[in-house]
Amino acid sequence: MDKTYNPHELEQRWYQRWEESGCFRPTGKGEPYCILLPPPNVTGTLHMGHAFQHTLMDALIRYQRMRGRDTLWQVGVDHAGIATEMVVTRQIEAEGGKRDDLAREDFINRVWQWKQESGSTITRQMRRLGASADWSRERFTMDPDLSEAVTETFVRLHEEGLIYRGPRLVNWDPVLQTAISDLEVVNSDEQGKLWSIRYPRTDGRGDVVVATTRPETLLGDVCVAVHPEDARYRDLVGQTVELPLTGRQIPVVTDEYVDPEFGTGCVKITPAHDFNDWEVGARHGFSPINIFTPTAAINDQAPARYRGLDRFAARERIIADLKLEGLLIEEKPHAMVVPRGDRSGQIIEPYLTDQWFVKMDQLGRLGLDLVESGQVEFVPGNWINTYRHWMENLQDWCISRQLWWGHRIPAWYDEQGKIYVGRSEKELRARYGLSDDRVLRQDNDVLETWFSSALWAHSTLGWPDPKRMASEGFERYLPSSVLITGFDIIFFWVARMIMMTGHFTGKVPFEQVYITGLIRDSHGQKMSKSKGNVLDPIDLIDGIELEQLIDKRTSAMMQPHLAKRIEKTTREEYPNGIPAFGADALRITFTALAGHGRDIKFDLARCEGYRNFLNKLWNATRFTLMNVGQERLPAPTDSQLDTLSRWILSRLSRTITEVDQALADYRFDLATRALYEFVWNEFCDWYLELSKPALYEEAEANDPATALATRHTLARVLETTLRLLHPFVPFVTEEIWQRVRLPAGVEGDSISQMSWPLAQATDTAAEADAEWLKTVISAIRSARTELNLAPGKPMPLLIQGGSEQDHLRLERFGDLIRKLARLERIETVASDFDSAACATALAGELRLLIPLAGLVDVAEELARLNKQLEREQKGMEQVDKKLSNERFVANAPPEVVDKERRRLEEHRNTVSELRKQIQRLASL
RNA sequence: GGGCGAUUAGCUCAGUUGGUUAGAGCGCUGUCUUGACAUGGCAGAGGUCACUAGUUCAAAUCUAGUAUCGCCCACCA
Repeated sequence: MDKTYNPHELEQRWYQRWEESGCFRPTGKGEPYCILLPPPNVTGTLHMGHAFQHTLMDALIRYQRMRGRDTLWQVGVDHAGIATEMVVTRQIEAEGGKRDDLAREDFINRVWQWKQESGSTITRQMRRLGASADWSRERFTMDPDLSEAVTETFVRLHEEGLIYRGPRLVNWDPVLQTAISDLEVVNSDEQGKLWSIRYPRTDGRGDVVVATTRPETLLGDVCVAVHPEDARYRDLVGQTVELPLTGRQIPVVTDEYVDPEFGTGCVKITPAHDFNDWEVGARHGFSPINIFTPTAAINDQAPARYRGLDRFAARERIIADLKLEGLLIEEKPHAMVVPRGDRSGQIIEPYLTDQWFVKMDQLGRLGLDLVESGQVEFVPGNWINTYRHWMENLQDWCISRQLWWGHRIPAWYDEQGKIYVGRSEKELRARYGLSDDRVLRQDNDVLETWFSSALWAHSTLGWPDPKRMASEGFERYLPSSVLITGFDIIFFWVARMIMMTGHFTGKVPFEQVYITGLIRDSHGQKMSKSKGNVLDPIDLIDGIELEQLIDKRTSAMMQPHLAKRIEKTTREEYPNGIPAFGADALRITFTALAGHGRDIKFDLARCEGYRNFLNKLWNATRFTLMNVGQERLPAPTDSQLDTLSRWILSRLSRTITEVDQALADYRFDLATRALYEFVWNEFCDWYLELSKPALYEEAEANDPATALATRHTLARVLETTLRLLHPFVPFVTEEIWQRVRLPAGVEGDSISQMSWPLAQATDTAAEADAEWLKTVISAIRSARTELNLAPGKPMPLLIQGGSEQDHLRLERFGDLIRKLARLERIETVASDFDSAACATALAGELRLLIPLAGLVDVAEELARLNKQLEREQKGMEQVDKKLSNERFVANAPPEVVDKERRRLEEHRNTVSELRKQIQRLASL
């Protein structure tokens, strides 16, 4: 084995072998365990959030597979309507073409072609990370069978009256020219302006003043509203005012919606371009006046002077005209909320169009019930509040998009505009008796992407086709066990899956939802291209040179002027680029950081620390192999095991229990920590060191049984530990395990197919012995360092006092203490021995004396002892205070009081010992 | 405006139902190339647990309030 752990080569080697062996497929035996991958966008590349979530999913899948569960990790990719259409459109434009020059069918062919070439980036990257998914069952949301599920869903919902089409005000993206759902609108706080405009009264008795942030919409005003109780405007109600620039007269109405405190208390009402105004207009029976074209230019409803101007130009001209007519009273800065499309970043217009909607009242109630009743459980539990709040305030879901790429809506129109919905044109002609000479035209729109991903849980298991459902294991794998995802798609996806799977199958899609935090940079900033702080998980695995990293971060920027600053900070933060940590180090860093309910600041130093940990494991293996050889060792019986071996096996068992518990609670951080501490602080720091003396030649000659037991235990503990670590760091554990399995006496082809270790009974006697030994050795080492005694210099140790058990232990472990604390010899001295010329360390009642023989100055030793004394006294006082409180003694449980009493006793002893020694020393 | 969360060592975080002297990693200090590992060993320094009041024999932990910082949701022109 190499002296240093080198992830690159070994990681390349193992994935392919695993995948080819088919060991990631469900076995069909044992209790099913299933995880659904939230299908990433086909346009996507693996980002830190994916890598994090995939690591958690893979750790669970591998863990449960080892425990004998029948695991299915259902993976797949989403067709991502808008995102994909944008990518391919950009590609066409880069070639000098235009999307609109292509026929719909040709464009769709281009998309499929693009998918063929570039659509598998992310699944390739998942393999690099070690994701043990069943790729033979990988699905794409536009696959024929999933598309069939989509059509079936649409048709059935329509038949049930849960889907309808109608003219409604929707969120319209004038650049992409499609409707989007409420969820796809992000409200951004921006600095705008508020204009006050005068509307003259037609009766000539002055005018009213309205305030608006969108003066161009005035062209579509239908009335002015005031609050019914507003005394100022009582004489105005029922009158009309003149709408500037239009020559129209509009009435004044009263409506509760108006806040008399805001502005002048008069509101212009534009039902076609504002969601509130729509409601107000409807209450008062006004028809909305739409003034925009689909690209948000002024249409023919407006006076000729403004027609054809886009929304921003129209605003400027209207302001100018109002000024000219003396109707503009005031213009002032105004903080406002601007709706923008989450994909395009463009300002969204409320716009009146015909769209398809899913009714949400019934489905929403179902979705809420399934969670409230505990059939779906959120982890951490408080996410239920977020979910509940949203489910209780659901709006109907706008599912149609004016795009080409996606599932085309299964609705056809005849020449009269009558709508027919059906699974296909053929089915529908048969059903409605429409002869072939009747012309039917299919709806041009497609369904939004989330409509198909909402079906992911059951459509990937063959629904609605009974034959496929049987062969794919619909009954067996639904509901899935746990969904691991970020809070950002609780509404987009989690809620909709619960509703759809619940409605169509009567089952829940998953039993638990584990909501992860967001991966941020080491300063807590969200990672984003414009901030230039994005880390690519693949770069952490493979490493990247500084110049390449800068290039990556500053190329293809939306705002090129930021490039310079990004380059500067990148140079400062990564002067040597990023080293190759390997997939395993990245994975275990993620699991170590995965606490509950908190965002994660990703710090490269952590990743480096875990890379070092794997190096430690690697070298512990080298040590083990050097000492146990390559041959299968005979297993000692329990009675042949030495104390230290029993100790480390006991600690190992405790570690197994801890990891099991942590994973049951989704505490990946605690599981990782338990393993880290066991491997480093117990196995490497102590067991390996303590095993060395037993393996020395002369020791082996004296005590061959212990040497053999030690060898076997080394191999056994290491092999078991590798299995415990495997779900977290699959590659390196496989590599090492292949070398360790033989001496450990284990049969199997791959660690990924081995069973999960079971915790054995613990051995508290052995644990107590080992703790005693560690305390004694540490006390001697500490004294030696504090006295500046050369670590290599052999010195004698004198033992004074101590219990019978101390002396029994000294007898048993004397050699070990001598070797590990680098002592020349250990000698017991009588209780009246004058220890004045010695440094003292205490281990319980046992006094450990190091003869100074003029080596150290007395003042230094005095200072050291005084420091200890101070610490002890402080502790003693605290305990004493507690115990002298009558109410504590009376009220606290007896075992707690006893414990405190014992502590007090110990403190007293130590304090008196220290005092004595200080006195002796001072008298010198 | 409503909701959720955070505040513990220089930095990043643990701290399970209240009960040893509040822990770890990174960083820092000293020291050691001892036959697994310098991506290391050994030893150490470092904290009024944001603040205030309360409950309790006992509070980092429970309650109320205050402050600061995040995030989500919401129709104020």
